[in-house]
Amino acid sequence: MGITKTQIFTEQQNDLAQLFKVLGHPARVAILQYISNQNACICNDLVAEIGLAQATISQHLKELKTIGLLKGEVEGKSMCYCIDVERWNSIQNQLNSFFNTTKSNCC
Amino acid sequence: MGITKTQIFTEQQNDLAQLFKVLGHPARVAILQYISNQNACICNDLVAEIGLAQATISQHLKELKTIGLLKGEVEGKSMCYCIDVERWNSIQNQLNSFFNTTKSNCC
DNA sequence: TTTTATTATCGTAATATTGCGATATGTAAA
DNA sequence: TTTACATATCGCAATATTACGATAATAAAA
Repeated sequence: MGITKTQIFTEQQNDLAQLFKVLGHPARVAILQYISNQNACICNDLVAEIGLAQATISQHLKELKTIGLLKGEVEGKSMCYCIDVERWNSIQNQLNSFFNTTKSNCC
Repeated sequence: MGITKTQIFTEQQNDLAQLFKVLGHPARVAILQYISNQNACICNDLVAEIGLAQATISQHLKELKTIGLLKGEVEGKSMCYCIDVERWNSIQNQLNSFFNTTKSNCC
């Protein structure tokens, strides 16, 4: 085993978990924070800034792209990776909706 | 390799990623939602409700406990797992603070 | 066109996670 | 104390993730 049984959960649960999962790595948190501080980004900067190999950074960037958090544009020789602010806000709303709905006054 | 290099990130980044990570599994999302709907909980109910083995549910509950989201009390023969609302709110604030801080007006 | 610089992808090793059966532990009832 | 039930832990197999070197792909500059 070892495979997550996605088929027994709702699409909403799988989606939400996927968002959390992508954000659940310190390198990806750091990447988002760094891009945010720069108001723009080139991958090579990240390699210098964060202490991971270029291939690794590229892999993390790819995962952030899969949930639409980052969009990349070619800018000359390099890439300009940016936060998709609309998607960012939409994800924040989705998480808050989960937090607000799932709250109990318990035993 | 394969080990996350936590030592190259800040404590804040590691903490935040850890929270996201624990929430990043559909079973744990489902558990939280179910407990919330019941306003109380007994693990055995979860085994019936969610389609995972008792050992697996127990493991997921343990992870939710490690970040303080759940607290469990012995109740007769069984356990009463509940959401720690204070911790819940504190985590929600932490995540929102990340989302609000890390936002850019990009290229 | 060749060179140089930047990012993406491939392949692989190390480690982590998921899931479960078996079994241990704890608790209440008989 | 024995029995029955609920939950936790152990050990393992399957799969996923993380990280990186090597190399491919892309694009500007020489």
